Amino acid sequence: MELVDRDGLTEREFLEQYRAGDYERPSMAADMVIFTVTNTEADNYRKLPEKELRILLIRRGGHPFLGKWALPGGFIRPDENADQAAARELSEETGVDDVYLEQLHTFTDVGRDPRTWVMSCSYMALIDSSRFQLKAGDDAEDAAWFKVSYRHLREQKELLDEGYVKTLTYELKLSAEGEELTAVINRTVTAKPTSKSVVYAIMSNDGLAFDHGKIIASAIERLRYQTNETDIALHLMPKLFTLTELQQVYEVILDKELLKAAFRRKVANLVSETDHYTENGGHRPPRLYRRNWEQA
Amino acid sequence: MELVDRDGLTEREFLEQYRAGDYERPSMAADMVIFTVTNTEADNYRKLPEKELRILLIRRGGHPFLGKWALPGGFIRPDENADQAAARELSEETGVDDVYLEQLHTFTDVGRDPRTWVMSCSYMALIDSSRFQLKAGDDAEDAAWFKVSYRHLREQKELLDEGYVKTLTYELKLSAEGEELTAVINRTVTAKPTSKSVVYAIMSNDGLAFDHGKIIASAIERLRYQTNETDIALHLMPKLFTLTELQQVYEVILDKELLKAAFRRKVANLVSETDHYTENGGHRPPRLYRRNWEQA
DNA sequence: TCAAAAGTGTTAGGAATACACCCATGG
DNA sequence: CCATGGGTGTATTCCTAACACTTTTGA
Repeated sequence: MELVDRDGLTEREFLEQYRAGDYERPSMAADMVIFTVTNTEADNYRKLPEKELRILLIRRGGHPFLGKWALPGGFIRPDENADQAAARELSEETGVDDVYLEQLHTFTDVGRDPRTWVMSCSYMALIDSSRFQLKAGDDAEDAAWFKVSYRHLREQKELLDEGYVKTLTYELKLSAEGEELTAVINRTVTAKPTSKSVVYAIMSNDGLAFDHGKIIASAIERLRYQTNETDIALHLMPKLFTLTELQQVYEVILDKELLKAAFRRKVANLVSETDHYTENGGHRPPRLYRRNWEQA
Repeated sequence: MELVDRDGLTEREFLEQYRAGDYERPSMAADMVIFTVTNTEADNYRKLPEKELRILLIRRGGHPFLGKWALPGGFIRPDENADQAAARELSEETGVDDVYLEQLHTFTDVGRDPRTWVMSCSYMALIDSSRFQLKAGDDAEDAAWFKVSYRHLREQKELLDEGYVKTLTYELKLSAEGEELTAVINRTVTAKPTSKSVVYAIMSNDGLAFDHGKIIASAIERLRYQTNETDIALHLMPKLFTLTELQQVYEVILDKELLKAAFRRKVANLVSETDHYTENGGHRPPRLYRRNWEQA
């Protein structure tokens, strides 16, 4: 027995006659914060290179925000979902497929794009830097990998009658050759007896397009959180790596020094030792490790 | 000095002449999993009522999925963001404002709505059941609060050459007066050397519309996670409550019995004692607590 | 008096923290 | 030999799981 609606139509008949209304619809973009970790060269015998956390930005060649830097991304097409759109954009920008991708948050504020109604479904991606060439801008467009610094500046908490308002202020600094972008971002938590909300606000912004400062901030917070709680940071490592390299990656993500012994115990279950070593010269050669798939 | 683009336009001039292209755009809905906790009546002297976790569903009155049950929600309007749309829908459905709302995930699979291209930005909401009338369907539409059961059925893990595939199978049961909906949902984690992805799939589904089984499953997982890690469950409590009631709420969310002493220590910082007590009859009267705003 | 629930103390084990120490290398 | 980094052991602190126990009430 087939159900019919109040017009006497079956579902099949309904779908055949269905025409989408012409009310206004938003454009949906998938924008990505692509993280990688690179080495600084600083090899004067007995000094190891340091690590830097970097993200890919693209200089806008047209209005709006002409000349400002924006996250890579693009509109989702009708024949793909958001994950596929993100993977496609990532492949187009960097030439790399099969990458760790995680959906973060969907940004929908009115007026976030001055042209028209555009929402952004944001993603973070993690790539081992050995998988691509650092010069991403092989076509005309101007792309660069910016070193990331995201630091807590101050905290302000106000107790209300019932509830509180807590504002954390962060400074986001992005730097590449000759370019230095700075933004100050507030993360405000408002708690009341029945509700609780978290709002990001851009207090100042020098050089970033749209609301991408918010997206980058939330991506960094997510990356830090996941690094502490999961094995996600291993996606930034090549097949074989030393534990000191892994620790440096953790440190540059978390912007915090870690104790060696404790770190090694923490990641012990995430990696397996191999029989290979590197020669670094001047020190005891470190053992190489790989990911361990048995656990978790 | 004003920047001009390759057509010689300033940003202001560009925006004035800008016309949105007529490529296809998706509709964007905000759909909500609204949780509350209710008491069963079972007061035969010396027995306290038990708690049940419930969500609001609405029976579809038209195609597609005529007669099936769907999450409350609606399309986002051009003059509001997704949070505001969710709050507006929530107020329309339940009459309650100022509620805990959290954005979850944006579902974008092709074909998830058979009519047209529709994405869903999903939210979870937590309401103390004393704040609304249980009969939400005061207008024509058919709404009901369904008791939630979400149980782990089995786990399957396959080790690959490099990586693994882990599938967790869950049974989602929703029950209201005379209605019993069941869905089986797989959560598959695929880990490879360079990537990792989590995919939800509906294996069977009896009575739920669209992909709402996935949305409900991810909301329950988020609620459980947040209950363990934060004070979020307090949004389900009235102003004054006993610690046993709070523990019952935790237990019904987590589907797990907790030890009293450990629970009390865990929530000690989240609540403050008051000088009020309830009389339950037959037992020692429990002290009433309220939220503590000093902490966290 | 007693069943049912409120509420507290005590112990054991595991994880993170902090520090101290030894090992290996090549210039 | 020694600076530099690789690598390990141990004591301390903290959190939580587990269990045992006491208190209070109204029929």
